[in-house]
Amino acid sequence: MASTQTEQKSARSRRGTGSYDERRIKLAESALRTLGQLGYARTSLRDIAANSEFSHGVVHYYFRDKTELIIFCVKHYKTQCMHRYDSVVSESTTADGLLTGFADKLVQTLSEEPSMHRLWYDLRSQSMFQEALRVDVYDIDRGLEDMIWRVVTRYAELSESRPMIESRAAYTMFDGIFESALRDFLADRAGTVEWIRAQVTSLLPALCTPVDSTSS
Amino acid sequence: MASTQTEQKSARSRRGTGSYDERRIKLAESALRTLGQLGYARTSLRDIAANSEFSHGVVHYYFRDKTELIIFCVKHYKTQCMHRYDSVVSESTTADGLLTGFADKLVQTLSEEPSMHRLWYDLRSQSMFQEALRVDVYDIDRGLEDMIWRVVTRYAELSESRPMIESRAAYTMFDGIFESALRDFLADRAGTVEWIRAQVTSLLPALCTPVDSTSS
DNA sequence: ATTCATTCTTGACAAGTGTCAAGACCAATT
DNA sequence: AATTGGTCTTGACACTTGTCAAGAATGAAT
Repeated sequence: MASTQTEQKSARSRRGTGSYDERRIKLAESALRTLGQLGYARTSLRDIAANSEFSHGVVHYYFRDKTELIIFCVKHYKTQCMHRYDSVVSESTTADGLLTGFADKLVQTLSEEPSMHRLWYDLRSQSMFQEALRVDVYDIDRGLEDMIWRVVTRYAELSESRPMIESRAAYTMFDGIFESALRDFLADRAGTVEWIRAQVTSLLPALCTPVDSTSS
Repeated sequence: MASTQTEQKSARSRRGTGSYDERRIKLAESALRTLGQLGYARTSLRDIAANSEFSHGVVHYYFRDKTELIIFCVKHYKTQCMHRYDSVVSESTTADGLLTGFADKLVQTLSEEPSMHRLWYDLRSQSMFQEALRVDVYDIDRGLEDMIWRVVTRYAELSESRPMIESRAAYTMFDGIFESALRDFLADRAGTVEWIRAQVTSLLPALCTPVDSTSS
């Protein structure tokens, strides 16, 4: 039933602009903005609709229920966010360049989209209570871990060293720093940007140990 | 008005057992159990009352509103949890003893009270949206940071070394590892305990660098 | 035994929730 | 012009929520 629906509806677009899938995404992005401001628990379908161009009933036309909408939003966010550092990784030619580029991007991310990130942490916490969220949260978390690992391995490469720790541990460290800095940033505490920059700048080199050039 | 109330009511205890303050705590502990199972957002005052020996109306006798109850619960939890590692710190006589003692306690904490910890992370995430929670969450976070710092400095002392990083950074790292392990533990993923033990066992020594014995 | 303040229960209220059915709207097809 | 079927709005539903008022229950003080 769902597949038939999708096929038929995506064939034509009557109202507004764009196809069925495009409007699904439009609704999801509108929902993401609202979720980022109010948080997962305090956002109702009517809040979402009020901040969009639709009425509150339309949600059940595009999504089965609230949970499906949320999960769709999260997955959509994932695809946007997962490769944020790829350009930094590919364009850096020196270890120091990568280091400052990474730190800059982290700071930019922190200060430009804090609401999206607090929503992510909100959902990740909720996944500890709601089993329905666990799989998707886990997938995103692993995606972010891979993203960080690409940075770490590339830095090791450029600095002719080897990562001292495994992917998972490296991610939890940067993630912990970022989450802590995000709370400070949202609470308007001073020195947040300087702190996270200093932390990242010292952590990344510390995670890599020079390779023994005499061997092999 | 609140002070008068407290004075008078704590003077005598009619119903049940214990004073006014003791029953406040009893209600709060009951609330903590329920909150730990359902999460902050999905727990209603009726849920809390249902899992206690009281009726749902009694909450407004002991607390002004829901937020005051939550904050009281959190602070109560804080006092319980804040000095969990003190005995490990004071009783350890060698660096390795402290290391394994710390790791054991972390594992024990993780596996014995996972619900309390997911509640804490839940509230900390909520504090990014609700300003009313920020101060208390911040205080607890600093208390936990101090707790970790006591472990780190003591380890440095016993291993005749110096911490390489500052208190805040050390805390975010251990906290990140713990939170990640907690999600794995709650999702019944295998190897969680071994992972966190390995991480902690390697991280704590890595945070300390041998002191230069020739100087001073 | 009566009084009395404290403690607790009950029932109700208004507001807000997710969900859904009924139908209006509208563009393309006939 | 009439029909068709995807799109969207409206209004309602059953339910839950925090809050509070009214009063019952309780045990100490008189």
